[in-house]
Amino acid sequence: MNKTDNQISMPVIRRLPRYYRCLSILSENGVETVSSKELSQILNITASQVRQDLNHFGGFGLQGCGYDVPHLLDKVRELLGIYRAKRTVIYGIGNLGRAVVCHFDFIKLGFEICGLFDTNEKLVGENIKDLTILHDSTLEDFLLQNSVDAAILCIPTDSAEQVVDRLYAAGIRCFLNFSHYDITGKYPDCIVEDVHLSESILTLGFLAENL
Amino acid sequence: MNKTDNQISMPVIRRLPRYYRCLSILSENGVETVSSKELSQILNITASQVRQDLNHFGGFGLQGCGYDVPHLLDKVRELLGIYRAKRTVIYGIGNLGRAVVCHFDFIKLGFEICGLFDTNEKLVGENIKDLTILHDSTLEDFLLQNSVDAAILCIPTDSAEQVVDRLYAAGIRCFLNFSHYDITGKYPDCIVEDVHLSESILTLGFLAENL
DNA sequence: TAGATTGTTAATCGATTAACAATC
DNA sequence: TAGATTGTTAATCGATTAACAATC
Repeated sequence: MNKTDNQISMPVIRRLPRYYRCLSILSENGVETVSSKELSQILNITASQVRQDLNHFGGFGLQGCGYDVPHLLDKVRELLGIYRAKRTVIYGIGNLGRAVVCHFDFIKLGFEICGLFDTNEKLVGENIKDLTILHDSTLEDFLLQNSVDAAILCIPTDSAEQVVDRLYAAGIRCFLNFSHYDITGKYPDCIVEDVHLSESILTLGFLAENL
Repeated sequence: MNKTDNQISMPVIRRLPRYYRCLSILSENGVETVSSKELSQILNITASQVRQDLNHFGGFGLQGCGYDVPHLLDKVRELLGIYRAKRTVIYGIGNLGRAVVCHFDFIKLGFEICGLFDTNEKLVGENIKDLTILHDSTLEDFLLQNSVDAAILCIPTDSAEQVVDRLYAAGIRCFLNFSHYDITGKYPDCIVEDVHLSESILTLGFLAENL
């Protein structure tokens, strides 16, 4: 469907969110047009790279003038799938899950949280952001009765495997994974984004000690 | 001091936490020795890369036998600075800050949380994990009376600049930054690890739409 | 000694940067 | 037309992989 489909590399994909943020701000400030040079200065990359990146998605610059901000923003939103909210459950409403639910404006990120699940009976029934925490045991029912596209796992690594098994069995193939469980290892057909916060902390430790 | 000091590249550094995790588990299971091939299979990288990586830190493999797990683990811990707990304040005890405080065993990661700060009067005095939330206005005093090595910022991008200014003025040069404020842009001598969770979510969105 | 596996050099691969012709 | 800036090809750079001699 897109030029993008196959050949676009991960480094480019991982810069897309940054373009999105930057263009959103420019757009909010009423900026109509931006050059690759200006973008490159804001993002701390080279102008060459900006042009290379944007060309992956079909050239919508105008020689001599730069890029049309609203148009480019719309294209980037389209690429990121922001216009198609993916219905998403969050599994595990401990401190981390709670922070995730509360901290993001998911709609602006292309997701819509539609269910919260936990095994802890004490949490069940509590409301967070107009959603009620449901019990683990009702997960399969819920997934059967609602069309759900993705899951966010805010659980320890140990319990991840069995939860993933159940979500996979119910048809979920898209995961944001805060645990260290290797989802793709067992289910190669899943799309997984791992968030390993402890690795960021350890990396900072290394840099602090060795730099 | 180390072979590492200058020349070691970021891709290698970012794999170190994964070696650490992997070796910790092997060590807990009483494994004495591991080959580059075995490590490579666990970590889903090539054996060549494992050997290249480990050699950056001074060869402690034994030809024909592999690597001594406890010894290698000790070396990796040393590199990551896990034996020298960095005294750290967390600024911003909203949902995210709270999750960060509670979710990690910081000592195992080479950090020690010694202060929690927030501007919200209602939170001040509350205890989390044997620490009391202190008011923003006491930040400078605290930093003067305690030796603090690092700060974790769990605040919105808008308020980050002024907080960083104050922390920098008090001598802090090491940051884990959950906001989108560009610390290094203003203070190039700081060591910063950015965690942009929204970028992970957006990336997942892209992959879900385009793969 | 023979087998295994490291340390290290060389080859490959891919991403970034530079350059410049095309064109608004 | 002249100036600016893109689109795109070619050059560079760096990271990963392969290969193999060294050696336990």
